[in-house]
Amino acid sequence: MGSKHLPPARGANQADVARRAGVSTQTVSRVISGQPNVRPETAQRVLAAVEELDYRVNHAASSLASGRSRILGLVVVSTNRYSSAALSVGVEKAAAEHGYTVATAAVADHTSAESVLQAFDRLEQQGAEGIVVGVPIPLESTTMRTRMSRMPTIRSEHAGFGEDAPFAVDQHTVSRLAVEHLLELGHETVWHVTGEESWQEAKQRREGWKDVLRARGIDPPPEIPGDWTPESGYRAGRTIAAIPDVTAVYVGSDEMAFGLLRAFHEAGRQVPEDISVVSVDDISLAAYAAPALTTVRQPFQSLGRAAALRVISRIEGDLEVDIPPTEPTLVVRSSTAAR
Amino acid sequence: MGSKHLPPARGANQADVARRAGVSTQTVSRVISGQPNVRPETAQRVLAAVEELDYRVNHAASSLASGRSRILGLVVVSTNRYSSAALSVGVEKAAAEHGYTVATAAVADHTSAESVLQAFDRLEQQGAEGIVVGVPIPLESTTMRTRMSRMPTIRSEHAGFGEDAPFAVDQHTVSRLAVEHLLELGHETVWHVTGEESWQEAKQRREGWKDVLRARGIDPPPEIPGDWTPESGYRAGRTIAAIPDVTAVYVGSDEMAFGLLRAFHEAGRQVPEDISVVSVDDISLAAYAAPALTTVRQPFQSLGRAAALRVISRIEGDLEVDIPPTEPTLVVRSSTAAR
DNA sequence: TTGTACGCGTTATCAC
DNA sequence: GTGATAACGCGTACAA
Repeated sequence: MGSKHLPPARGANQADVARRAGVSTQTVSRVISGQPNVRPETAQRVLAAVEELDYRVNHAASSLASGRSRILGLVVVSTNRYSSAALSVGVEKAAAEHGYTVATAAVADHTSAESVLQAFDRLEQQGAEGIVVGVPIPLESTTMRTRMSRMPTIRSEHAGFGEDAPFAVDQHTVSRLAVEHLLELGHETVWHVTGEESWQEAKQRREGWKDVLRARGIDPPPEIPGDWTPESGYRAGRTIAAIPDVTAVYVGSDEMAFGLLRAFHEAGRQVPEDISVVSVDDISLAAYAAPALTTVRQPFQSLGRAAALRVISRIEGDLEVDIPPTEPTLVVRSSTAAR
Repeated sequence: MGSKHLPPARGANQADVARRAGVSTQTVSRVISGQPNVRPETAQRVLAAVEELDYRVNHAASSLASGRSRILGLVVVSTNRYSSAALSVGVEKAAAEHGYTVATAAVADHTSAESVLQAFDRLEQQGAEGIVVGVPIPLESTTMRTRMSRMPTIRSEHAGFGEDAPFAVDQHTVSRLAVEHLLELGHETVWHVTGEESWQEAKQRREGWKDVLRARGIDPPPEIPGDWTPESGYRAGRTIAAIPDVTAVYVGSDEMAFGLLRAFHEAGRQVPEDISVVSVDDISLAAYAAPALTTVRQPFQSLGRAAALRVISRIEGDLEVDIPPTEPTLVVRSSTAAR
C-alpha cells in the first residue's frame, strides 16, 4: 500500500552508488572495472556503497556503451553425444575464466546449412562476439564462409581458416594410434566402422586409416558405415560378423563399439579372442564395456577449452592465451589381443 | 587510407533503416516488432531497407530500453552426466521456441552453496530474467532462498517453492516402478545403490525404495552408497557380491549399473540368473550393456523443457504454456528375471 | 497511420 | 585523481 507510485524496483544503478559514495558515476565506473587512477580511499568508499546497495552493473547498458558484450556463442548438436557435452563444459570453463558468458544454440542432429545459419543468427542477435561451432558445417557453402568471416568463428573439430593454425585433435593421429596398435598385435588387416559422414572427424579418420594400411602395403577393406550411435554400431557388427576372417576392427566411437560388442557376442565371436576392437573417445563407460574397451582418448574438454581460448584471443586482438595440448592417446584395455 | 576517419563499422541501426525507407525510427521499430497500425506498403519499404542494409536489432540497446533481455540462465554441473546434457538440450529448445537465449553457467560437480551463488551472480549480471537450476542446491541456506525469490528460479529435479506445483519427475514413482517390478518377479527383498547424497533425486529414491518395501512388510536392507559414477557402481557391486543371498538390486543410475555388472561378472555372479538389476535413466547405452539393462526411463529432455517453460511463463506473467508430461516409465530388458 | 523527443545505465572523451 | 557531458541504439509516451 502506498508503494504503488514508486518506480519499478530496478536495482541500484551507478548514479545511486555515486551519490552514496559522494563521487561521480565515472569514478564508480572506474572502480568497478578496476581501472587505475583512483585513490584507494575513494575506491573503498565506492566499494562500500556498492555493497550496501547491492549494486551490480547493468550488462545491457554496459554492453551498449562499450560495444562489448563479452558473450561467446556456442553451437552444439541437440543430441547428447558425449563429445558435445564435454566440449561444452570446456568452452564454458574457459569463457568464465576470461569473464565471458556462453550463449548456447542447439541445432538438430543432422545439420543443414540453414539450421546452422539460423543458430548463427540467434547468437549474433544476442550480441555474441565470437562463436565456437561444435557441429559439422558445410564449408562449401559460400554464405557460410561469409558468415564465418564476419566474426571470430571456429569449428572445434578441425583447423580454422586462413591464418588460423590447426588446433583440433589430429584425427590422422587418432587413426594411426588405433590401426598401428592392431597391426603390431599381428593382425593382417584392420576393418573400419566410420562415423557420420558429415563430420570432418569421420572423413579424416577414414583417410588416416587408409593411409596407415597402404603405407604398410595393405589394401584397405571396404569401410562399414556408421553414424556414431550404438544402434549403427550394432548393425555394423552384424555385417562384420558375417564376414569370415575378420580379426581386427577400428570403430569410430565408443558408443558404436558397444553396439559392435553386442553383435559379436550374439554371433558367437569372442572379443578379443576372435576379434580385436579399438574405438575412439574414451567415454566414462568405456572401461565398463564387456570387455573393457581399448580406445583412443580424445581430450574433448581441452578441445572446447582450446576453441574458446582461440576465439577469445581473436576477439581481444592481442591477448596471449595458453592453449592446452589436445593430443589423442591410446588407452589399452581388454578388447584387443595378439593374433 | 582515407577510411581512417570513418566511424567504426558497427552495422546499420534503426536510424539508417529509417532514412533509407523514408520513415521514422519509430515506424521501423514497429515493423520489426510486428506491431499493428503500419500500412502494408510502408512495412514493405522498411523490410526492404532492413534487407539491403543487413540490419539487425542491437540486443544491448533493445534490452536496455525495454528492460527485457530474453535471456534464460541455466546452471549445470561441469561433469558430463547424461542427465545434464539431455536437460540442457530440452531447456535450449524450449527457450528458442519462445525467443529466449540460454546463458549457461557450469559449476563443479560437488556443489557448494557458494559456487551456485556465484553461478547465479554471473547469470544475473548477464541480465538473465529467470534461471533453471540443474544441480543440487542446499535449500537450508537462507541466502539461497532469498536469491531464488529474487527472480523466477526453478530447480529441475524437484518441486518449486510456494505456489509452484511440483512438476519434476516423481522419484517416488521411479522407485516404485523399479522395486515393484523386482518384487513381482518373486524376489524377497531389494537392495539399493544410492546416488550422490546431495541430490534430491537420490534422497527421494531412497525414501521411495524404503516405503515400497515397508508397505509390503519388508525391512529394507542397508543401503549401499554410490555417487552416480560407474566407478562407484563397481565398488558397490563388489560389496554386494560379497553378501550372500542378494538376488535383486535397484541402482540409482545406468552408469553405476555398468560398474555393478562388471563387479558381478568378476565375482562370478550371473545377471539375471543369480541377481537381477534395475537401474534408472535409460541412457542410449543402456540397451547395450551386457546384459541389456532393465531401467526406469526418465524423460530428461522433457524435464528441461518443462523447467524452461515454467520459468518463461513466470517471466511473461500470463503466458499459457503447454508443459509436457514428465512421467517415468519402466523399460524391461534382460537384466531382470523371475526368481 | 506516422513522427518527435526523451529515457534506459553505462562508458569514453576531455577538461580540470 | 576526478568530474561533466556526450554518445551508444532502441522503446515508448505523446503529439500530430
